[in-house]
Amino acid sequence: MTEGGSHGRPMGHFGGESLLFLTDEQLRQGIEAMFFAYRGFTADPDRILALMSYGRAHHRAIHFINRAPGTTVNNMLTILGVTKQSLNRVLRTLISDGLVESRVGVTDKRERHLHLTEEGKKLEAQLSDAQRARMRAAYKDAGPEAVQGFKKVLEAMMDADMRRAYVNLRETGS
Amino acid sequence: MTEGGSHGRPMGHFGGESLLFLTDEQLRQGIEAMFFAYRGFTADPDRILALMSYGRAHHRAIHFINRAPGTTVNNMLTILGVTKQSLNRVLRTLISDGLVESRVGVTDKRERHLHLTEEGKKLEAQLSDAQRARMRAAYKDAGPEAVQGFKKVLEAMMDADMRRAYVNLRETGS
DNA sequence: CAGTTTATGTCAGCTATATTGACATTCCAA
DNA sequence: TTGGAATGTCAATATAGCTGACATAAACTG
Repeated sequence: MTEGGSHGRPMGHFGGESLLFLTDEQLRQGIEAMFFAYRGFTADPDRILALMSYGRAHHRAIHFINRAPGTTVNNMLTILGVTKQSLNRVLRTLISDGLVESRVGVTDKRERHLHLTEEGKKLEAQLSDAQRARMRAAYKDAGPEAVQGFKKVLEAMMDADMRRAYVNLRETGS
Repeated sequence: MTEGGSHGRPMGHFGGESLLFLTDEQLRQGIEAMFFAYRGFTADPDRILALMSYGRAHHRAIHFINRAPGTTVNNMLTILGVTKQSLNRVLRTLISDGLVESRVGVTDKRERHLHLTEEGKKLEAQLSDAQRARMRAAYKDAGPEAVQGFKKVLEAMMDADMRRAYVNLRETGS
């Protein structure tokens, strides 16, 4: 199977500090860790969303609208990496349910600027409280140094344009 | 919005070692990192799978059958967390495409033991090579200490039963 | 042996999320 | 002013999940 469980042999020293554990087995563990952890990561919001027959797509939209109020549909498409048709269906339900408000652009009337309504903010808080609680617990369990490593690896794992979006959000909130 | 970008205030000292960065802003960054990184994580296999009109469900099945050859359908259901109807649809196509073999159990004839065929192993290798390459690059970028932290946080983020499945796979390969 | 439980598979129907294609509106620049 | 680019919407379709109901066969239990 290309691997076989363990080549067994660490890939050598660099600097002096520590080994690089790059056996196929180590890498596979990382892959499985991502898989199982992502399930946990989405589990709590999923439960809340199911109650109101929304899905993850709604959560993602709500999250990023909250994160960057006034963002345009096009912006969202870049960040979420879906087609505008997909996003539109989600936005339509959120708007008609009164969670999101779409304002026609002032300088450019083609654009729609998205905002959460009060009710939308309420749901956002509920969802992100749940997700933050798990993240907080995991951070606490793992310890502060682990958190630095966690973010470092995740950031290195992103596609270049997603990393740009991520860093940009982190810095400017848009 | 419950948060607001930054409460600004770290949540205090514990022990003496280091601070716990548990502002809502720090937690939100972790959440977004998971989101963007997971996209990268699945991007390469997704491209390969699309060529043969398979999806992630097929990838997951192939991964875990390779990981634990001879596993039963029930085992897979537990690990993958889907319904048997969902899994069955995937297995049916993989079997009829000649990538997976289903053998009736010896001691318990109700069970079906799943194995990859040679062709199945070939696809598995192709998929996991792509995924491992990204993981390897991310590990190398982030450095060995970061990798430890990465795994630690991910493990802490899993649901208890998924953590059991993860550790079990790691130790026994079943 | 009879009845129950377990493991698996299948059919039907529903939902969420994604896709492509067609189209409408608005803006901007030649 | 006209044509192309940007933005957003609507329609139809596909995939992959889900629940529920049911069938089969084997294993277990009394």
